[in-house]
Amino acid sequence: MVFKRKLDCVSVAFDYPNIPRAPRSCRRKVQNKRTDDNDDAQMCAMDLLASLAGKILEEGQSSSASSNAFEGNAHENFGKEVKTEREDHDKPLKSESSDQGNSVSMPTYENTSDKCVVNSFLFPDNDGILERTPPMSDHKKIHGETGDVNVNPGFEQREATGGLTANTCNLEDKTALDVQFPKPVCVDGDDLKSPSCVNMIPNGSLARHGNHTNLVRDDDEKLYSSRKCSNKFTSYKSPAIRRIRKSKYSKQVSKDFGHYRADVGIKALYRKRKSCYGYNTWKHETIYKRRRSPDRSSVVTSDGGLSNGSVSKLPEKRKSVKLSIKSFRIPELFIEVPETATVGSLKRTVMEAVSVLLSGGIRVGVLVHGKKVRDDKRTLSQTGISSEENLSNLGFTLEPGGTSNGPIPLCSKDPVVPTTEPTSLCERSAAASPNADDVINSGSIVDNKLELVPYQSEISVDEPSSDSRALVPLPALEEVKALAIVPLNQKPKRTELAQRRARRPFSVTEVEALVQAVEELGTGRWRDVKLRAFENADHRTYVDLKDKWKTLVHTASISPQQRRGEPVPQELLDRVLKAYGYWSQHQGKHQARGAPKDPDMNRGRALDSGVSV
DNA sequence: TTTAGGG
DNA sequence: CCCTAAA
Repeated sequence: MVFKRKLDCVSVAFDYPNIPRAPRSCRRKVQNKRTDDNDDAQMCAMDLLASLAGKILEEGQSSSASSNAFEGNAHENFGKEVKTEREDHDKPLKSESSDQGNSVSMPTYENTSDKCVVNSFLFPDNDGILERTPPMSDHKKIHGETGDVNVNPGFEQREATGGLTANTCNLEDKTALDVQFPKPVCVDGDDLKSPSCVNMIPNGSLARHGNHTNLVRDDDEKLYSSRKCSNKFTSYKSPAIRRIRKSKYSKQVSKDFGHYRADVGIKALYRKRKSCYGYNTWKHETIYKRRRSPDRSSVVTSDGGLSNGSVSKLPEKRKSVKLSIKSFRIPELFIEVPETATVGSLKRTVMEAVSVLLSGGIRVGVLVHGKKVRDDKRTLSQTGISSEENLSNLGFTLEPGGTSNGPIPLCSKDPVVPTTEPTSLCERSAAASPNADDVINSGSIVDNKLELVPYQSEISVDEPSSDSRALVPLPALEEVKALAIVPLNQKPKRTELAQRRARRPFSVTEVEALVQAVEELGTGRWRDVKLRAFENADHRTYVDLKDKWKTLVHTASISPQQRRGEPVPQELLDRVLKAYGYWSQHQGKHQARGAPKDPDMNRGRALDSGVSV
């Protein structure tokens, strides 16, 4: 049985005793600010880490010039570092010097198991600045909501000239880490646009973003990278997608990812390490680049929730508010994988967890001054979001439970590691579940299992009433929300299958075409039916057609009152039954090549001969 | 890869 | 629609 509690990396990182000490200059800053501004403290540590990461990255780039910089060079460095720590693990706090000479402290703990906490996914530097019409507030009409808002991620977003930040903070038995979404989310209007805009599926082949976004390549040859947000998917196809499409008559790139398809590319770097208990553990470290904007305000927003973002004010332009969301923090994900797990398996595991999380629906939250704005009716200006306000107070969050606030007790068991690597994952989520206390016993968790536990936690500082009651705060942290633990399954599903295809009801026209084709070809040649009548319908596979025929036959067999969905003309249903009967009688015979192109079939004559409808 | 069926 | 055993 494993219990997880929400532990915000931000606050945790500096509130717990076993935290490595940062350089003096940084510590001072932390001390001075930690009380009222953890972000600053974070910032400090982050900067250091970023610096180190940047160094490492640079080195990796120069030496390998590949996207695997972190797997090689960097990884080794981390390995050394870990080793060093091991030798001196009696000292809870320790400052180390990286190979690059930067003196930084890498949060490490001996008392760790194989768990890891994914605090957030970060989007790369935002290229997708979206503009939206300003609220026509009576008094603000003249000025409108002006100014560009650069929404930065939460605490994890630190300025780093090095371009990268390695953020690692272990907590108790887990490792907190940040994961970065390879693609920005475009915001337009009140909602995230998807799938056109919310494209978190850049399973691309690009190896880097900008000039130093190195990505770790997983075992499946997948490279994750950032891509610009466009209103429609381009012709670009990732290997993975091509693979999928290939087996389904695909000819275009119209892969339907659904709204929250989460083939999330993860950019992360981690190292292995062992716990003092002898369990294999690993540490996952995220590296992300950041871009400093001259007039960027300091992070103010910190909801400690699923996600958050800070905002910085940019030069004014027009009467609109432009938001550039750099990242969203997602519910924490607890991961536990064996040390022998591969990077690829880890990625798949995290991705799957995210997919599961997203499949449950997500919603966006807006924070102003750290306070959650729940009234969707209010205008931005009324909410305090305007050019006249400090836009750095604006933040966004991603929360699970788009529609149903219930937990997402999904448990995917997946041989994430195709090989024999015993890896499985389980997702727990208490989210806004009022029954968060119904912690399911998950005593089946095995050591070599991997566990992902998404959380929903939000520090509704000023609004302890609304959602908090549905929470089951834990002793340690008030804002913590208990989670429902779901037993691990033995056989997780493939990541690609985490999200089923969107439902696409057949139109009458399609049914007509299908019936026509079946009348001519029979019911055992779906590939031919596909080719003949749905050649260009990439989303209709022969299996789909076969299934549709199946349902059509059923539909035709039941009373009209029992039918649902768009009504199919009785005429067509009659033909369905006739063809069904006919082909049932003539199976082997015409199944072969020369399908009965009986011109009379449609009139029923040819079918009359041995068809009992 | 397709078919054929159960889920 | 998904998942798969079979062919």
